[in-house]
Amino acid sequence: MESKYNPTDIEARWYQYWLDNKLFHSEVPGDQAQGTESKQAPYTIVIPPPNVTGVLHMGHVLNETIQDILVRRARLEGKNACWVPGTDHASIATEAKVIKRLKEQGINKSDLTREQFLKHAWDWTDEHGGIILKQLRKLGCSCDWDRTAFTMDETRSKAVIHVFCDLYRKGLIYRGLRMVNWDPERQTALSDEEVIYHDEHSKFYYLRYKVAEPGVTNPETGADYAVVATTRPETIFGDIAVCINPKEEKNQWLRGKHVIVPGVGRVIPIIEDRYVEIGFGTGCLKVTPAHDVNDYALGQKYNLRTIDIFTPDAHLNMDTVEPELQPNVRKYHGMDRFDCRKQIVEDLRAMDLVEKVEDYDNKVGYSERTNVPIEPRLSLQWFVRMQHFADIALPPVMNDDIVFYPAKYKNTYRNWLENIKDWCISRQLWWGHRIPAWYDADLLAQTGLEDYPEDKILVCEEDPNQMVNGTCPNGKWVQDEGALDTWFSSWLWPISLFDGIEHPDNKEINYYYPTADLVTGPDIIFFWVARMIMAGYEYLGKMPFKHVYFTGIVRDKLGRKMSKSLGNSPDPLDLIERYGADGVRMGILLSAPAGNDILYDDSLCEQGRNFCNKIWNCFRLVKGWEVNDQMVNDQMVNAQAIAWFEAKLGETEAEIADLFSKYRLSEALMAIYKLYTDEFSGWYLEMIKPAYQQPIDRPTYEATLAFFDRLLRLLHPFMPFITEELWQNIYERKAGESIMIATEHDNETATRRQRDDNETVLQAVENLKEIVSGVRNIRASKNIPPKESLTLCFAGADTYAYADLLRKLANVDLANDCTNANAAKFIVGTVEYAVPLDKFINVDEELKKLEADLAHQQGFLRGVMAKLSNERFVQNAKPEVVELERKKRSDAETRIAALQSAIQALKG
RNA sequence: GGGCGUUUAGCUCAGCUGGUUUAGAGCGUCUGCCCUACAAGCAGAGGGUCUGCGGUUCGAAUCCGUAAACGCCCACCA
Repeated sequence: MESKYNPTDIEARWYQYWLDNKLFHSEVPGDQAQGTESKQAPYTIVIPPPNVTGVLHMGHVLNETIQDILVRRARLEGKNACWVPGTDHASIATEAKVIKRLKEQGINKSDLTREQFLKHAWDWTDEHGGIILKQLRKLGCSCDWDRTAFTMDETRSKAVIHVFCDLYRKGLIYRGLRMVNWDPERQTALSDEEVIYHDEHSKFYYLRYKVAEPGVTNPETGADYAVVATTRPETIFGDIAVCINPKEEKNQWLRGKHVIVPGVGRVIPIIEDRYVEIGFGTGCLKVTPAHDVNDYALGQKYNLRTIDIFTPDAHLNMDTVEPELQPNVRKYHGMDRFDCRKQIVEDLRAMDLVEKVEDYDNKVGYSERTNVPIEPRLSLQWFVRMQHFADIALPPVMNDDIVFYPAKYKNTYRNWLENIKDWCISRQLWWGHRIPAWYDADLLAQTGLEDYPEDKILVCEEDPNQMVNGTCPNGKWVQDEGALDTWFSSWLWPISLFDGIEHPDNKEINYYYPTADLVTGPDIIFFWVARMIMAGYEYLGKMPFKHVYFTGIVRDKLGRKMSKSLGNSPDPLDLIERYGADGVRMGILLSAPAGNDILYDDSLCEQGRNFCNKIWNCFRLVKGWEVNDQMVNDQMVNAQAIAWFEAKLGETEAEIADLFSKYRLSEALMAIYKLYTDEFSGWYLEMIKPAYQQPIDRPTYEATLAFFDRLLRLLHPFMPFITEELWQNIYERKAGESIMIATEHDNETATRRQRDDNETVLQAVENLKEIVSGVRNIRASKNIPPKESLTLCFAGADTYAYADLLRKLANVDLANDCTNANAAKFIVGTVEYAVPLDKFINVDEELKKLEADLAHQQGFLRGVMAKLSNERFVQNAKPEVVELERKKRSDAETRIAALQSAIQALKG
């Protein structure tokens, strides 16, 4: 065996072995297992489906590693673990990629029919789709690949269409003309959740709106105009009124008047509404109902017309402006909205219609996907009524039927549900599930889409033109052009993966649902988590999962989000190549407590790799020993070591179980890490290690292999590859055996029974370790090599239970009394230990050390005495606390006395 | 503008309902070691008035109040 662990071949080999032996595969227990007690408990996780054309990034590594740990742990606990993988069609993101590729080939989307475009999209999906799933295998993910699903495959698509029709019939889906968030780049509506607001330094433009009535002037300034402040001067072409607050003193002179939109010439009325905030800006608000949500509301209230001045890609469309005003505005036709903003301000300035321009900080909404400023736009869209869903989804989280880790996200969740708005689910895209709504072709031709009567819309699962005895009164039906929001399929994921929408009582859904844990980022708590809970209760009357583990965001070590543009995101496959999958898994997990952002640094993977190497070498050491069946010497030492490590291992196993139950995975891994490096490797193996080229006795060897077996199983969920490799080599294994399913917990009950004994053993060995450290400390400070034997004197040395271990570990002889005054001394517990060192001792140094220790002890004693001499403490504190303080006092007094006599002796 | 969270060693974090020998871990730092399992290692050491202030209590990193800094989420002041 090499002295360094080399992961590459080993990982590939075992992953293939696991696949060959179908160890990731899960099935509903067969009918032969009818008896309830033989029915294996399920443990289910559904993967948050990555974008079908995506590639693995560090966020995935974190997320999928956590899921794999949970799944592998459950499998080792004997559960029927099922981790369902799949991908998401990600309509807007994928469509953008396809369009970009077509463009590179010189093809415009607008030149293609829907069918042609979809052909290209499917080609792309088949070509690049699932790359990310292949990458997950490199990480060691134990997904049941036989179940791989896609949000647009047949089962999932049917579920989506079914749910749309069902909700429409229940009155929970409606079509309406609303102000929506419009993405001018992709030319589609977005939901509120897909808009991200950024702070911006922009300008506040104060524009002059001349009063139409001649002779009317501002009584204070004499000006014949009203001043309107706006951040968006390019929208003045759509101005339809100016609104003032009826209570605002300074604008009273404008009541009932009209003003002229600057540079446009439209005469518009002054209207009055309390919505306008007194004291903000000039108190005059321009009302542009087609391009602002609030203005739209005002427009509705006062029955104002809307003038939509933008094309779908947010260029100026002057055709909508009145014919008589065309000469004034024609030059802006076809301009980009931001170019127009500059131009109109310049032009108005030239006409002396700009009062002033101020700096102004505001928030601008951007499209999450295309990163262009969204445009509020009036359009006909489909919506889900959300109040009903909020009502069914709030209670289970608030009363912890579904538990969030960390719990703080309960607040976020509640806040959103209590202020829920309807969900815009239609998108003007082709890649996605097409909305199953049909319009009568003849009627549509007469009315147009906007005025098409609501009650003549046909919503049904199948194409009405194909139906044999369809409900179509006559002629042809035309399908709605829109597709559905991707999340409208994602919210069904835990159900549709088991075909639970169309067949809600099937064997699989009944067995696997509700799933156990959901692992995801808090950024999609509204997009996905909340909506899955809604769908779960609506369609199965049950929660979709019992626990939600929110991961943090992976950042670089400077705390910056990882992004392509910063180039600070390492390629996970490259990391796996350099550190091994196990090393990367450990690296990403180490400082990732639930909900905390993780500051990623390569050095963490390095620590993971080093740990692998450590384990590898422990194994090398043990397997390198020659075993002697006749040997019985060293029994005392080894028996004590085994008893101690047995206790230590049992203690840590319990600790790990507790940490898992709290989803504190990084702490669990750290506990295992310390168990291996400190306790097992640093102490246990040193205790039992035979002298150079000496054999080891059979019982000790077997006990050590058994420990190794348990240690590997404990670590396996975190580091699957190296643990499988070593586990396979501890003993002869049969074909098809694997650590993945090594569920036996041999010594656990025995360990539990002896808990009290264990406590004694653990404490005794901790004491032993401190004595050994004391001696090593003296060696280090005096430059005495470990090979040189020393004498250690302390009271009761001749009856000390761990004398042999102490001799072996510290390389010392023991004596009861120290006759040599020149000795280095230290205290463990209340016992004084002395190492005679006449040729090395430096009296001044020793004195200094002892006096520092004495001062510390005396300070400590003062603190204890302060408490004990306080009557109120003795009266009020719990008796055991007082008792403890008394013990502290007597211990401290003993130590002080010992130190003082040691100092005396040195000075002596 | 609301709401939530964080602030403990150089870095990243534990420390749950106040009392466990006057605060712990990993990494990093410093010192000494290539001692045949491992230098991707071993042994040892140093390092914190627990963000400030005030309060409750016999006792506060821990509970309450307050200030500051940072972070996140939500919200239609043009």
